[in-house]
Amino acid sequence: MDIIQVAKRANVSTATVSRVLNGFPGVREKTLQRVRRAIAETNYVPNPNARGLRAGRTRLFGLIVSDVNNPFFPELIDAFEALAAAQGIEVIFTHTNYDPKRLQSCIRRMIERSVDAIAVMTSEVEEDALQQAARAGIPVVLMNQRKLAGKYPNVLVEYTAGFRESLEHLLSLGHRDIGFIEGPQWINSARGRKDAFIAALKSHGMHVRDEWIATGDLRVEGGRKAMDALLARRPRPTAIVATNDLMAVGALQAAYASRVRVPRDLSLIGFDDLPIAAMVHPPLSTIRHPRREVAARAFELLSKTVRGEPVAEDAPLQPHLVIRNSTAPPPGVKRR
Amino acid sequence: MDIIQVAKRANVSTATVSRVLNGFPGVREKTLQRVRRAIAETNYVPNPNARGLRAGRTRLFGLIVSDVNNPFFPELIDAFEALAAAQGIEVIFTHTNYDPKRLQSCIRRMIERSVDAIAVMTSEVEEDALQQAARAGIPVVLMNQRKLAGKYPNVLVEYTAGFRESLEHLLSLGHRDIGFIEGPQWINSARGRKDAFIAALKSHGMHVRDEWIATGDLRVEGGRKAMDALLARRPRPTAIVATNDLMAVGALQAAYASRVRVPRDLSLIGFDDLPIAAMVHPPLSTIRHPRREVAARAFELLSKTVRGEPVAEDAPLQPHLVIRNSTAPPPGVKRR
DNA sequence: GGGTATGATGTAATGCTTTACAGGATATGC
DNA sequence: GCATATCCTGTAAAGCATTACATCATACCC
Repeated sequence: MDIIQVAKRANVSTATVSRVLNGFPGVREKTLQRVRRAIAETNYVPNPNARGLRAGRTRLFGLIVSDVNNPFFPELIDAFEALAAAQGIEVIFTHTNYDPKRLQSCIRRMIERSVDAIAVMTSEVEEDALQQAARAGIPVVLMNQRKLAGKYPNVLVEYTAGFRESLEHLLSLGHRDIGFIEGPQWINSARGRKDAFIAALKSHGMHVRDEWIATGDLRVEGGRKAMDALLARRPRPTAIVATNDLMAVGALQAAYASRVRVPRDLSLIGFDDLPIAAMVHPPLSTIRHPRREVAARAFELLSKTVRGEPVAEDAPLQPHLVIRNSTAPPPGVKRR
Repeated sequence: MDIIQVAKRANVSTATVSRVLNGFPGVREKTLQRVRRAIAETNYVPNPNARGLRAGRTRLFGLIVSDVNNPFFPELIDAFEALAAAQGIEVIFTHTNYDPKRLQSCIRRMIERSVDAIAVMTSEVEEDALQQAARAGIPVVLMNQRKLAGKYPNVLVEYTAGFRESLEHLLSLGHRDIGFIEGPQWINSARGRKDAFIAALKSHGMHVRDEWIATGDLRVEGGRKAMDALLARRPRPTAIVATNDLMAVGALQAAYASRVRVPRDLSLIGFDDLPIAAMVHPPLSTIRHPRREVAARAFELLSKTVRGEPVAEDAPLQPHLVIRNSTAPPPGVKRR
């Protein structure tokens, strides 16, 4: 009975109040003022349930990530949420804990809440789960799922650009012997990053030395072990690029434990620019993953789709190198 | 028109379907089965908007934290969310960015969404904002707001216990000269932690040496500066306890930069047990803040209140020391 | 077997907003 | 000044589940 009170106070019908509320055109200026004042005076707030019930739209977006505890995601969540808040949209979010199967239930929960749109910002997705959303007519956007690029809108990040920058940085310092810590190759993003690194090498006429590639589990511990493996190789690379910052941090620890000084004895570059990259010692040079921009694009895209506006395919986002203190000329080469 | 379809299929009225859905007693076993099957066969899911509209309850909880980007919070969010999910409750969450004034609008947004309950897990709160919720009849729970302990339910953490443990640990290693990195004293939690540290000292008959206390901003940078200040003091403490892990990490860096080796030359203990504490070198001994338990208690309390069950005041939670590698006997004292 | 207590189910009102459609007022054209 | 187009506003249905109350069936008692 509440829009009714406002209507009475403004001496109009509920329809007119609703029109004002939703910014529909065709309300006389004078009436508009009156209604606005009545709304303000009564502190009236439309009931979202009634709104959702009638209009089908809930002004609720879903956000699915892999893992809140992974320091990669908070910024993305933050950015997404801030944009939503600015438009009076609320976000409910869940995480799959890296299990693509859990995506199914995450999406079901969101459909049950009748969200208007879903951003699936996980590293892995299963198409089945997405089809649920498609059937329910809920727009979806993915992050870097090239496999599904044609079928679902996708925010792409071009890893190659970042690796090229870091490679050029290392080359300019004088490095020629560059190792790589890869992630498990059955993981989408890990494979993509390795491919990008190799492509960057090749574009500089360099080739891959298999013995300078070690595998880690994308976590700190994996980086540590991979680094131990690489440090045992002879000859040894003078610089190492890691698939992500967590492994780079692990690598740093392993180096420290082996009394290999970074950057004096060995240069190290991460990927992602997690907050931790700036906190370790030495602060880690790393490739910044543009996750705030990813969130912004994802939100923008969903937002437009919901409003029925056409969406254009955007050019992939470019990550960039952030130079800190973990890189220096190789041993024996003077700083220029 | 959807509960109607189910009702038709099961040859009952919508009222009966609703009863089954909500687990009300007084439905004959046979009917129950029939309705259940009809629900399953039609893949029926009640419309949450209609439910919320009619019943007032939305099965939506609000969670307000200070800052998603602060690594303290993800675990808390995670735990809260998991419990909610298990009960078919969705969580919308916002953050104040440490600005108590933003709490007002955060709570307003949640009221507008007619959440059933709100967990305010920020380090600072303004009572005005809470009153909004009270007026709207929405239960609220706070974290460690002793000022408001009588007025609003509160999940308390007893800092003293943690500091006592770390002090005893340091004493047993042979330390007698213990410094402290405090946070800004106008911040609730920082003041609470300092008071607790001092209380722990006193309970061991020790007193506070003001020149061994330095102030930081609770962030890494602040810890670095505070450590620089402490390292300049003569005599110098042989062990330092920091108000939080971020500052402890900064302190570690400052020590490293000054060629003071941790733990050989100086022992260091943090507070919170952020993920980063285990990642730095050396891994940081720290007092684990029981944030998963905080989330669980907060959820439990809200959940009970919503169901109308009486809630008992719980005993404060106790943080405990996690010993890693940043503590050792002071220089000149043999390890026992 | 008649009457009442108990249990199971149905009927219909209710919650609040949006929106298709209708209707009244005003402006425009001749 | 009359007809018509345009603009503004109102009426009422629809959206879906919950729930107070009514009704019907069954069980129980004497």
